Amino acid sequence: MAREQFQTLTEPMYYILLALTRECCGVDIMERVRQISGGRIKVGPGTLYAMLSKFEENNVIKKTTETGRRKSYIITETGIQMLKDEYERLKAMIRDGEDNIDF
Amino acid sequence: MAREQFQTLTEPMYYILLALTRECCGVDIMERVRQISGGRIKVGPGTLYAMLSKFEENNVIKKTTETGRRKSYIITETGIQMLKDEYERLKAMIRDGEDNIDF
DNA sequence: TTGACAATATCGAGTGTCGATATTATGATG
DNA sequence: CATCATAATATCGACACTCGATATTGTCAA
Repeated sequence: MAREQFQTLTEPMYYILLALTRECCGVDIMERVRQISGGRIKVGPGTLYAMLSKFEENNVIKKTTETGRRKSYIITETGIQMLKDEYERLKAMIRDGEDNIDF
Repeated sequence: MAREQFQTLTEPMYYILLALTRECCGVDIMERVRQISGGRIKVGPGTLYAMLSKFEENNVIKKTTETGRRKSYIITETGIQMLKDEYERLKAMIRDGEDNIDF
């Protein structure tokens, strides 16, 4: 399991996982997503915390430390594989686009 | 209007629009999406017809002919612009990925 | 004129998104 | 130590998309 769900990542999911290639807590992730995307993407708390739960359940990320209320996470091997798959999917979409329209 | 919605296209939306760079009716679109994606993507009728309505409402596509029950559509300039925007978004996601992980 | 088929349309359940708001733990201050 | 501001996480309801199963409807052949 864990790979049945999330066959295709949404944009917020993709950036959350990208942020978690370094250990981060929730608010750090929001900040890092903004940085990584050059300000293009902003993930709201509703999306973020819902996804953190779901990702942890599915071993896509794992909790590292929990000091007080602050919980930090990092991506797992499974999560990295998901990012790679997503990267390939994006490439495929671009290729299929280029084959059918002049961009 | 018409450009407030659909800032980011989903994978099915993207392929439906790509298919409609040629005049097509609904079932033709399903077939063409399969071809264009090399068999990777299959859009179901629920998704397809819901989207055709929404796209037509928003002038992203327009009806060309209606012979009997069969309705054909083609993408509009607005739709082409949306595809271009989506193409840029995909490129940005790929770039942001490459900057943060070794694919 | 009826029946098979082709094409479109609808439905309900599931999932993700979002901002607004609520909750809770911590540390500083008096 | 009490309490209060703040930081961080959690929850909520409304909305949008996806999907397959099923229903509807128009056309043509016999």
